[in-house]
Amino acid sequence: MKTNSKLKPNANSKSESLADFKVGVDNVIFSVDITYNRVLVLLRKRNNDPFKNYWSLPGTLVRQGESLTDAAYRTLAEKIQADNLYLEQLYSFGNPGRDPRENPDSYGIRYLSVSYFALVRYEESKIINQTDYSIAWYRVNDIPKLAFDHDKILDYGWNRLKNKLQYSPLAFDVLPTEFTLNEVYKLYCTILGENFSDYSNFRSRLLKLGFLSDTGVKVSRGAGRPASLYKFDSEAFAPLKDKPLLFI
Amino acid sequence: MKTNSKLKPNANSKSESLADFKVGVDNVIFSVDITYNRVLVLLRKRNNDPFKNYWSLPGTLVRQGESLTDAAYRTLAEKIQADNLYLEQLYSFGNPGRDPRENPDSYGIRYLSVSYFALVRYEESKIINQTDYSIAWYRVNDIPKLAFDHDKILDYGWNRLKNKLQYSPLAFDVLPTEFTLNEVYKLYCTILGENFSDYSNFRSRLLKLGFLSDTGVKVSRGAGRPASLYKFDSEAFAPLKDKPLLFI
DNA sequence: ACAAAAGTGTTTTTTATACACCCATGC
DNA sequence: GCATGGGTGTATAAAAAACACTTTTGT
Repeated sequence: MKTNSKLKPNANSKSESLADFKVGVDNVIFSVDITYNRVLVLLRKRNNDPFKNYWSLPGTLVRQGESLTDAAYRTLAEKIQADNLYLEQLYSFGNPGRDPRENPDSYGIRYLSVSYFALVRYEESKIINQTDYSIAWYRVNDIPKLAFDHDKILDYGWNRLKNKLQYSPLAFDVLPTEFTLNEVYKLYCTILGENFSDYSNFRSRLLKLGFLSDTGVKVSRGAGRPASLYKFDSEAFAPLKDKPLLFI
Repeated sequence: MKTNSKLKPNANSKSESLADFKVGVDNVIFSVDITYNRVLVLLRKRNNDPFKNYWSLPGTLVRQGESLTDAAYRTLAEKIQADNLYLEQLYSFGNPGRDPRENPDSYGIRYLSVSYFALVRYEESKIINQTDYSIAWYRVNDIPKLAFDHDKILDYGWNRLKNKLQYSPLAFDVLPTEFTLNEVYKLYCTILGENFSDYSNFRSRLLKLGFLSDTGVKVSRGAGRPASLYKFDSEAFAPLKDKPLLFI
């Protein structure tokens, strides 16, 4: 963001009245379906106005005494059961007019959304309380028009996912504790696209980083030579933290 | 962030009452003093409780109808006059208890802080309305204990600055429209440290990226061979946007 | 035997790093 | 003329990219 115009202090200072807010948390929850090679986002169908019957990001309003992160986890827990997940704050959206309930003839209060970004493993994530088909996984490149400014939020999250995968080990938060290198590769392929890297180069680069340890256990998935199971060695990774490193 | 514990939906859903918020914007405003080789942060001394007489990040509460970004710009404009600046949202801090005014015997309302990160040019930034020395530049590695959780916010911003400099052209938003390559180098040295890169390598890497155009105009700063003035070519940069590229 | 998947190695190209060295100016 | 900062080039090391090839399983 760049401005060339001179900044001038606002003339009226004390006279202006402050805005009252409710703070919501909206989650962009991704999962990766390796078998069908697709990235999915969890959406919820709204059954109330505004935007009744529109799909939206799962979210909630922050309660008294509740931290933002707790609110994000709560929303997550209400929708799916996931053992392994990665969660981080994404961005805050608070422009006036982003929620129709802001109108004076409605609640007359501002709604600020602190968005969170989550990554869960598709195979392990079960949608809970699914009685009315109001919660569903959507393919990330085939999303309907969403409620509020949730398209924008989703877009923001999708970019974060693609970028973060390249320099941060978040993939290993989502993979099971023991995994084959090919599973890692497939995960990367699904998110970044088929031709982001050759398998053998990806493989050697990843191993050279030195935080994946071979358990020695072999596992056979159908035909082909059995693969070694690896696991993420968080102690070996610790010194690499904060250092610039690339996973691609 | 990683959790291995099972997520369980909260039992009580509708009964809990929602939190009411005021939303504040706190700015981490950096400037780079190339001549003295230091990175500075703009701080303001609080003259009200809570944290009276503590130094804090310049901030303000968001007004009715005001966007978050506008609030950030307004705070900025009240403190300094800067022609060139870079501004972006940093992170939101909203944990319960982060502001003493949250107590029931005080205002009894939550205060959420959406922090913004700004970079301005020291030479061009004049502190305005400076009558009581309540606003000052502090060296980033010599900061007093700040009010609220502003230490944490500042830390977050400082990391963002160091990281973002390496892959994003924000330096050119802060430099004057025409600059010498040595000025760019000094800016990078001041922020990232002397030995982040050799000058001639930095130089050739930067030029190879192709978005700096030589104006042909030479300028002489004291002794030594006159340097070429370059300028940032935003058209040449446009296609590089979103692409992974390194400036270091 | 053969396809399929795992895993290794080799060659080529590109990029990073560390310098050495020439250029133009002020004093 | 020589110190000072500007600018170019080069030799070496390291990493990325492309791809050929071996190994071990299921069928």
